[in-house]
Amino acid sequence: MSKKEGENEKVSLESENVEVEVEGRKSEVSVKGEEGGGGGGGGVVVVMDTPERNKSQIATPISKFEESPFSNFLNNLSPIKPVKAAHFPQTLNTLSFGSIPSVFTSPHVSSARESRFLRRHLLSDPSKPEFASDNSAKVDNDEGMSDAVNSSNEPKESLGSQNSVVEASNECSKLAVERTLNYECNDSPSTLPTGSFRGKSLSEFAGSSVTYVPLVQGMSGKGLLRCEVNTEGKNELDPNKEAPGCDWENLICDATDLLIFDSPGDPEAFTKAAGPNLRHFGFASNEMQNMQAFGQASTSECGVDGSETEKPSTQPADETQVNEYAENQKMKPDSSLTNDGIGVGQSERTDTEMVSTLYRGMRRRCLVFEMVGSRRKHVDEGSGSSAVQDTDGNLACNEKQLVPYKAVSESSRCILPGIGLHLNALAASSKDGKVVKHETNASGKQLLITPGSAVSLHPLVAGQESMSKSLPETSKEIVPFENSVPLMEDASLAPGYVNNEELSQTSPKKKRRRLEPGEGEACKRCNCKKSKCLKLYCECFAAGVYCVEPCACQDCFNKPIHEDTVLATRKQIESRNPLAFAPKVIRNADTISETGDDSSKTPASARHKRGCNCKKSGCLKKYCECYQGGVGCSINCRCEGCKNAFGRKDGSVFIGTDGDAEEEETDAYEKSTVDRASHKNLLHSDVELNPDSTVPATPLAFRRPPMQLPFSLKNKPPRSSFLSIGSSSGIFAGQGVGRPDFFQPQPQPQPKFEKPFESVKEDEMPEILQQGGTSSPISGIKTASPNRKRVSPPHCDFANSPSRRSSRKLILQSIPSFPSLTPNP
DNA sequence: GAGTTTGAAACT
DNA sequence: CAGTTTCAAACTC
Repeated sequence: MSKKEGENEKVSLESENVEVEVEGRKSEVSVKGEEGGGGGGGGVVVVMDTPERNKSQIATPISKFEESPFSNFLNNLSPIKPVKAAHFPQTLNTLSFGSIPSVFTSPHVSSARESRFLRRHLLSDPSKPEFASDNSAKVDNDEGMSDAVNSSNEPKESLGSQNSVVEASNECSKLAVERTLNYECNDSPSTLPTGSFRGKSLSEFAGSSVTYVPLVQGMSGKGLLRCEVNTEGKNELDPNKEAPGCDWENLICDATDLLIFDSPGDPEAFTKAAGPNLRHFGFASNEMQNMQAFGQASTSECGVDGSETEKPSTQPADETQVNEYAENQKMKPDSSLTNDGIGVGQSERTDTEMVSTLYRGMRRRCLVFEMVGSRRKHVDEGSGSSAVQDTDGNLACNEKQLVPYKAVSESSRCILPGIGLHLNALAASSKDGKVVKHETNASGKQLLITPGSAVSLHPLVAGQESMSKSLPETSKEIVPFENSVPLMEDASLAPGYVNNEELSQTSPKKKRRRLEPGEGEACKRCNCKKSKCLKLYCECFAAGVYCVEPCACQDCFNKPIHEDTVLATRKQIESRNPLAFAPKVIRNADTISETGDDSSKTPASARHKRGCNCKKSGCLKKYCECYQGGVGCSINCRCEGCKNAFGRKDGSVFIGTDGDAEEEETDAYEKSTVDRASHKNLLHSDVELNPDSTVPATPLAFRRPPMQLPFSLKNKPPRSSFLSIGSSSGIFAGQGVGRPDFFQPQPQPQPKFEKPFESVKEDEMPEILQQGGTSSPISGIKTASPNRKRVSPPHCDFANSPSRRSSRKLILQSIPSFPSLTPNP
């Protein structure tokens, strides 16, 4: 487009638009399949259009958000209120946001808050990342600005810049909008900027020299844009802004939150300020609702800000770069669309840009994703930079810059996104600043390293990261994790979305190998051809894991690069069926654990949440989800001729654990029995672990606490499915997840994972179910809709839902996050 | 590896 | 809510 030619701002705007569009495409693709329709047009107008488009698209999601109890919850949480909304509405809101914006009066504050919410939502509720992104984006920008101010030098200026960005000139607003959009798409607007800033700052600080800047800019075109915006915006905006002071504070706070979530970005700042805290944040963010983390997060934000503040200096250069960046961005989308390997064709710039863009998207939501993505990019692209970075962590000059930035951003991202628990860990690692050195690794490694603070998390993170990092470099960090295989597994499980890719890619072999041994399933890969891996048809997607190399999928969008899309799609699906990503099988153990009584009851058998619908398979083949999950059929099942070895619908529940198996126990059953023993052990261990893990997990779960874990276990535990410990499932996840690996590896027969668990032993289905109802969210679900496939519990708020609490102690732990959230504000 | 079967997921 | 279509895994050859 005219991006380059236009003014820097314009250019930046356009570039942003482009990105946005791209993102929009992504999101659209995932969600609606629509496309942003290139932002083409030149100038601001075009930008405006794009935002609108986004709005329309986003709007619905937002509305959903608002509608969703969860969103309400979030809104309630945020202390700040739409004071400023009015402004935004005019500029941004009208354009970008339909419902939500309106809610938030004050652009800054609102944005900030929104961003929080959004992010949180994103984390927690992948659904509607777009909204969040818009708002968040704004916020992020603001935050980024504010942050920069706070942390570093020129709070005022930064503030002004922020304000300027938001309110300021149309351009600014547009930019903000775009940014937001971008963010939405990317999720980590702030991160990007931060990344860019970081790069700058880092380069500067490090003395890496200005030269890096360009690269950095290239890396984070947005960041550049932001810088520009900031500079300009500052002048204009400051005055314009409504109440910078008040807002600022709010914003700052928000920003901090945002930052945390969005862009942990500066490793340095982060590490400095939040360092450990960040981790928490990350978790919190991940959890979505862990407001607790927020407090800490604020600190991190400062750090971030500092990084951002630095940016301005570099801005000038950035502009030129920006233009390139815009171009690159354009390219990016395509590349991103094409998927991982995409970037390759382009020059380093593109790669870097790609990465930056990707990071943006990824950062906020899932650090892990970002990490992975970056790594992937690097690797995939094979571009010198990437390759170099990956291998050594050392980068070519350019690469270095990028890498560090990226790494930082990534690390930060990871943290923020919280979504990917891994990220959290990463964040911690970021503290070290090591991140800078190791891009991909750094993030991952660092995270791993951080152990201390995020210990609980570590496991989860570690797992993924370790995998990803497994890189030689990280060896130190990784090693430990690896050593603690279980942990890793857990880690993998934890995140709502695990980076299969990372694992597989980065150190795919290690984990996978481990996993694989257990099962092919564990690391399953999908073969999707038409679903783009954005539907539940896709096992990876259903498991909340990114598709990895092994996947034979086509047109896969279930990759970190398309994080936004993935999240958006997830949200949509969740909106339809809150339990869509929840574990399909409810474990007895879980229930049991909860009730406490249960323990005695124990092992109730696990049951399939919705029950199967088999007609021809007799529930004796993997076609049957119950059978596949190693659980007996239950009342919920509508199967015909049920012969489920694990328990018949009839009531023959197969009770039994061990021998029970009753009749049909097919080979699988036997296997399962064997597994059971192992599972039991595992379970127990898990249980123990869980508590600890749970905390971390929660964050992971953030999205859906629901539980993917369990599920993931089944389906893809191997991959590392996230354990999502999250929330309620956390426990499950913990158990299942952690174990999953074990299980998975185990004999095939076992149904994906659960069976082994003990469900078999304990299958006492009915009881279990009952208990389960109490215990696990799922149970609740079951109760809700016994037979129906989709039972949607009241809401997505699994975490909030009492069921969780009831479900498991662990869950409770995870839950806290939510509570905290409320209070936070 | 290709083709068929199966049932969940998605759509109407 | 029910019926149909789509989809990808599971299974078979």
